[in-house]
Amino acid sequence: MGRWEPNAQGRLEKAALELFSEHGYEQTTVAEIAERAGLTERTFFRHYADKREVLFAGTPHFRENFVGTVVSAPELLTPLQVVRAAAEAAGAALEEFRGRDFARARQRIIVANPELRERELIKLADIAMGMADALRARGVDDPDATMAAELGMAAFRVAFERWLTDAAERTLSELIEEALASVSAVLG
Amino acid sequence: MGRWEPNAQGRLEKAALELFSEHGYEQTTVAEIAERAGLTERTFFRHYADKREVLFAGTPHFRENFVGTVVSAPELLTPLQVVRAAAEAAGAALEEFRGRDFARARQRIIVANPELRERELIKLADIAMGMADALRARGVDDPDATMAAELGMAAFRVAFERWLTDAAERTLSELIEEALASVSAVLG
DNA sequence: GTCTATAGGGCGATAGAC
DNA sequence: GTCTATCGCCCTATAGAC
Repeated sequence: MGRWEPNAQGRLEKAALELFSEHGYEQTTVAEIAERAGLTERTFFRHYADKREVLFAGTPHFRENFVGTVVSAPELLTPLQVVRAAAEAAGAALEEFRGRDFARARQRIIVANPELRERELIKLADIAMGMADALRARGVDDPDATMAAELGMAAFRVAFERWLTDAAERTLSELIEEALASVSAVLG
Repeated sequence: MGRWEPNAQGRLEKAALELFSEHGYEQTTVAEIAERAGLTERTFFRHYADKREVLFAGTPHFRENFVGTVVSAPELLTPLQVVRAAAEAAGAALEEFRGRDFARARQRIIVANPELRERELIKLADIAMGMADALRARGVDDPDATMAAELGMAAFRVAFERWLTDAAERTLSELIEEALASVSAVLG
């Protein structure tokens, strides 16, 4: 065994999730998180740019599922088919990697705090921009590329919220289909 | 003349816009803004909940144009027609009330700073939620209500960005039409 | 790892308007 | 007298600098 306990990040993230759930995000100090993880405040900030980021460690992986699917999608797919596939890939990875209980606990914390909602929104907006970039690289011009990417992200968000709150055990994939079908309905 | 110069908010907002443009958002302290406005740091925080909010004083008015249009739209309009009218109303008010030069200066500051982008995103997201609420009050069920509202807001954002950057002097209304037409195209 | 500046909240004092 | 805008001072946590 080394000089330090292993998996400092994992411990910090677990401690943060617990403390935020127990006492709320604002009521929890970085010092308390670090203490529960057996580390110092300074170490926390070496792993995360700011206090909020401890709840977004999974974002790069999530983003890669989204954007990577667009980048490597078969050429013959339409922009809509591509963003649907991307949302479903990201959703499927989320379902199996973390699961609904973790997602629920995390989301409860985020929706309760505007600072965290802001961070969540910018992460999702940046993923949508990444998808739009990838669509343009496929030859889709703007505004189509941006609107298709925004459409896919909006459908994901609607589906994700339903996935967390609905009693019925529908999959994220089904809920994404539903949200996209809704757009066709709205457009008449 | 009273004890204080009038229009403290206006002075703070003007000073902030100038200083942010001159030295950047992060490089400017609240104390500097207050000083240029002839006030103290403490007074700044009485008017704005945090440093970022000084750039978002116009948001309630902007929001009212958006959501109010949905609330008072003729019953016979479809959800898509309603959100288009809302985006156009908000755009028209923005065009004449503040103008493109102000919008450009403000947007330059915002896009240069992630904290400010986050704040912008949550403001727009909350307006979209307000539109969705208003659509549900008209009898539009979810997920249609949410997706229609998100569609309208996405179209507004795309149009707004083009309005600021394009050389051609197209109106926001025209650009919103274009963005929404693009969705129809993407859906095939 | 220590040191420090800034954001931002709490609370009370002050100076006007009414 | 009340109400409201401003200021002053003290405080803590975040987050960046050294």
